[in-house]
Amino acid sequence: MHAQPNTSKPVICLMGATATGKTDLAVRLAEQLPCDLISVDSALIYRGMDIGTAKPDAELLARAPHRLIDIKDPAESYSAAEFRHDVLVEIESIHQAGRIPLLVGGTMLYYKTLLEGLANLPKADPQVRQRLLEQAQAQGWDALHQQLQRIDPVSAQRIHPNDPQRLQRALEVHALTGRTLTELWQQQQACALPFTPIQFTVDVADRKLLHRRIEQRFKAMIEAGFEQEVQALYQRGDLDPSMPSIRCVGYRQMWSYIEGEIDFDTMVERGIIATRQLAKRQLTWLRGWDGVQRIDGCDPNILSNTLKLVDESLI
RNA sequence: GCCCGGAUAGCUCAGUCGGUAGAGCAGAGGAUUGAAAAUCCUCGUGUCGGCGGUUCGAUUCCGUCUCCGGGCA
Repeated sequence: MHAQPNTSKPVICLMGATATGKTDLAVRLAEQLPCDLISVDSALIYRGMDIGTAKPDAELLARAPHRLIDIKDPAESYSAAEFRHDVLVEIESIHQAGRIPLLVGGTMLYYKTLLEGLANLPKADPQVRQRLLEQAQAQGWDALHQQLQRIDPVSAQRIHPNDPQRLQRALEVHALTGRTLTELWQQQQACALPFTPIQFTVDVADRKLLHRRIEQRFKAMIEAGFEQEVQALYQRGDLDPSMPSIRCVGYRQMWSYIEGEIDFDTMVERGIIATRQLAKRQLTWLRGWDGVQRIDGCDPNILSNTLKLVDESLI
């Protein structure tokens, strides 16, 4: 009764595609408002992955500390479910301190799980995944899709036979629980949000301009020593391209260059392409996003514009 | 200057034994429930380099010109 969270407490969410200037805006907002920052980014969680993830540098972090940055080693994996747990803890603690959480980042699935919740599903099980992977290598993913078709036709209908990740997950859930994904999703409770989200997206309306920014930023990363950063990860010897960390945009391509699979120019080109494609997927999420207010990322008055919108939303 | 290759989608190229053409990549749109910076789905009309000739019909064959490689001078 007494520890009931106040549902009216605000949480500001600053979303947007990569290279739109979210981080810069967030830091400036944090200097003007009683806000503490939480990163919503599946790559910034990794220690030692700074340049290629465009992680705010020491100077920016000193001005505005971010939570949920540098919480994992690159050999580890993380998940949307873990994020949901962690972010709720951080939000609560910031609210307890009488301040406003300011979430900033571009991992849209993380925002979605925070705002809409998750079904009660088992976490990833490396052994089951390994077993399914071996089965796929022996019989082909088609065989696994047919298996899913027998167990859970509704999911099989939804999951394309060429989508190994989701196929594997659906079968994993069944192997671990004896229940189908379809059943478990149906049991999902609509949970009341323990806060009031105030959502913004930073837009760069001109796609050409966004592409130019992405290219410039990737080249700046190279200048800043990105190759050495990945080289250091490579030298560890315990990382490989099947891991989420090394699959990150830019890291995957640099890894491939270090391995000698592609030349330098190809690495740069493909790194830029991968970043553009990431931005496009983020924009697809954002296009149909409910309840989001748009901020023009190219407006010189972006800070005061945003402060005004925040002000109006807090009333 | 001569000889040989090329010239086809934004890029790299395939192809049409003469009936106006298709892959990969890029790009665009979409999906997204414990890997999500991941994983996957859908979308390909372009003077087939220019001009002439042969032909019912030429991107395809022939001639010529231009440009780009490579070789010989």
